[in-house]
Amino acid sequence: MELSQPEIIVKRLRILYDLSKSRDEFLHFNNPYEILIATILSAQTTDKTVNLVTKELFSRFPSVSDLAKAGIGDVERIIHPTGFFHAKARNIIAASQMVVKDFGGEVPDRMEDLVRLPGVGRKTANIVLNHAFSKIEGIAVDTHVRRVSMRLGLTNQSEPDKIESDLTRVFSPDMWGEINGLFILHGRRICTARKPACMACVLADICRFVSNPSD
DNA sequence: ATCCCGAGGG
DNA sequence: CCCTCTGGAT
Repeated sequence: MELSQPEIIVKRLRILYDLSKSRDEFLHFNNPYEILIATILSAQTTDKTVNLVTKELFSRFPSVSDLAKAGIGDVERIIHPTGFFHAKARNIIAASQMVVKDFGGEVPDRMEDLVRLPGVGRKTANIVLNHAFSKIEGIAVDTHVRRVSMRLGLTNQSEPDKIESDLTRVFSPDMWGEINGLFILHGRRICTARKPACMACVLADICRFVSNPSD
């Protein structure tokens, strides 16, 4: 039977990248509280740094109610290596307080509630939904997903929200959960912003960027 | 120098 | 659309 272009893309990237190994750095955070906080901290830093600081953070503040009562200075010192520590410390404490007050101490499992938490945007909310609740409600669009999608011609938009709606139209819902991880890995290893390795790319034959490098 | 599995604000 | 927030890795 004939595969559609999006199916071909997913199929080939799946063979190339083992998501069960590389995607779930947050798999060892087993409750929604830890997943939420670790995901907020992961903005603009590496998972190694997040793993380093969360070790101390979660042993000092084991539950969301502990973090809700934490002092800003203690939290800032612990998470300092992740960068943006002032905003992140403020956000994770305020988010914890909001979870305690507005959600009875349970991290919410709906997109519209999650994005109201300070420090939580669509991207973070999507990851929390995925990892903490196994709910797929869309495709998290970051700079990698955006660049790869545009080069492949899966969207002509540049705003993340519009790209997401294009992608959710193009890919069937059972593929949504893996698009983010697959495209991020591909975007970092092959389809890089500068000097993409098109000659080593398994999608080169169906990618319009190869013949029209314009981005 | 440049980039990171962003969010919030103007 | 733009800018700012920040440290660490390469």
